[in-house]
Amino acid sequence: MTAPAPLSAPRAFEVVLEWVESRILAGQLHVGDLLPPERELARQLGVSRSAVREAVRTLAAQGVLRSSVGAGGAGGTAVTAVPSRALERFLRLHVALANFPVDDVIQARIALERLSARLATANARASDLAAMREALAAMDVAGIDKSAFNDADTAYHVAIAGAAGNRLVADMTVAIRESMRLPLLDAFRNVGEWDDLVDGLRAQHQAIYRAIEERDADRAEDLVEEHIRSAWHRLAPSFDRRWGTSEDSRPGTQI
Amino acid sequence: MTAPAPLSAPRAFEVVLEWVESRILAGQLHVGDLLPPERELARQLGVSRSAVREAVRTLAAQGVLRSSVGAGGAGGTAVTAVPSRALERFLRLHVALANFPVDDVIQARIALERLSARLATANARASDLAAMREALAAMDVAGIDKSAFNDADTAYHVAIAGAAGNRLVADMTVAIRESMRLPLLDAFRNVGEWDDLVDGLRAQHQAIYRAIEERDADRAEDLVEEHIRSAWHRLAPSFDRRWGTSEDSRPGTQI
DNA sequence: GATTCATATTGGTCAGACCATTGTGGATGG
DNA sequence: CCATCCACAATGGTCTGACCAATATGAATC
Repeated sequence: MTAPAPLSAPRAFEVVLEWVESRILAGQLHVGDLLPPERELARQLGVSRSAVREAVRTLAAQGVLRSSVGAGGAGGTAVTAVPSRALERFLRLHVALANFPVDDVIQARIALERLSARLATANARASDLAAMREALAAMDVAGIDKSAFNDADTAYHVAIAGAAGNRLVADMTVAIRESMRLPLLDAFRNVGEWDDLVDGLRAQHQAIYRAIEERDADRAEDLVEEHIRSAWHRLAPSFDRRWGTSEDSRPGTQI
Repeated sequence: MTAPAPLSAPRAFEVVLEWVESRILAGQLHVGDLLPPERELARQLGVSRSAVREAVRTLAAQGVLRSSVGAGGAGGTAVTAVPSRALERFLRLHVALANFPVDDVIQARIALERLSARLATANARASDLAAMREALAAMDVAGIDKSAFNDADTAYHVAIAGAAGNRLVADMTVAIRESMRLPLLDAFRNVGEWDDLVDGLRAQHQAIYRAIEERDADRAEDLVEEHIRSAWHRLAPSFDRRWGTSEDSRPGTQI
């Protein structure tokens, strides 16, 4: 009856996780820094190499570590910074699991893209505007393929998010848009009156661009919201039930 | 010169990842479903058990899988749904890596909590309001400990997010608030005029609660924004530079 | 001095073993 | 017949040790 006995002994890979995380949170590990070799770290922490590898996989899944083989500085496991991929996979999977009803995602997207649009009117540089025009031009091609249009559409929204200059909002926007790329393409394929729809989207995109170019924040954010809402209303009926549209949402959650 | 030769052979654990992900995205795997035992899955896919385990760790890091030992239905690896933990770790690490400047995070938080407040006025149930009142009461204790106040503060904002009924927004809000719990506690400890500050926060919280209770969406979201902004202005000077406050933000990105 | 090649380093993978936890069903005893 | 207990099997967690593949480095060669 000496010690209360630890209720749950930390698992081996969690020891490694803790080692890396605490160093990152304490500012001792920065982007670009190399971790010790797996064998060495395993020896240091008194765990097996498999435990180290599982911890590394966990952090790599968060976009925090990146491993590459080979000797010298190019090889090894390093601290990295690619949050968007990780966020995208995260959203894609949880949306598919109906953890996040599509309606909820659209609502979040509106809030984020409103902010993006507002910030973009303040922060957009010439190069940002050029990227937006490029995406607009790509969508303007007559008789454009649905898939190509979808890609350019994504690129346009991503360009706005990038122009906003807020990395978190930009990454979240990218992740949301990318996580819905396939479902949206699916809806594009099934929707009727494609030509009519695409003309409307083009006009809305152009209007948003003008608002940003003219630095009219209020107009820009309202146009963005209106754009997302109307597109969603148009596409929702063609949206495959597979993607989990509002089954059990609360009464007021509709968009 | 037959095949273009795969530029990068899929790694073993990616085969497993693909196997699980495609089944989730195709709707063949739902929350609660059990995966085959690791040994069995390894055999099926022709990879080693370690490869399976690394893939499982990757998906567990996203909050998509959960493993537990033991025989029967209780043991095994199952599809799960705990996105908030995963999001929280994700944000905490990337904020610490200065991938996401704190100013950016605050801005995103404002956008999300504005939405939460608006939705809460429409969707809050009696039990949600009770949870909010409970957090308010916890913050009202005279001479309250800074750490306890911080916890109750978090609980209050989380309660609003929960009342909104949008799971994605709620999880993002929780993740953002939780990821800043330690830095905020740090700032609390260093800030001067604590009593004055905490009185102001209490009053703002109460005002937000009344707006939600009275179902005044516009007032609620404006009060929330004002609350977060003023708290941040108050705390920013005491914020440890370690947490990466706006070093290289664009000119217009200040809050 | 440039090129080539052996070598060391490092992550990626695998096989096989043992442990700890947990449910199950059969044996045991009332 | 029922309740209790226990051996056993299933499953994830961990470890060891080995080999492969990619990559940088430096020595040997031209």
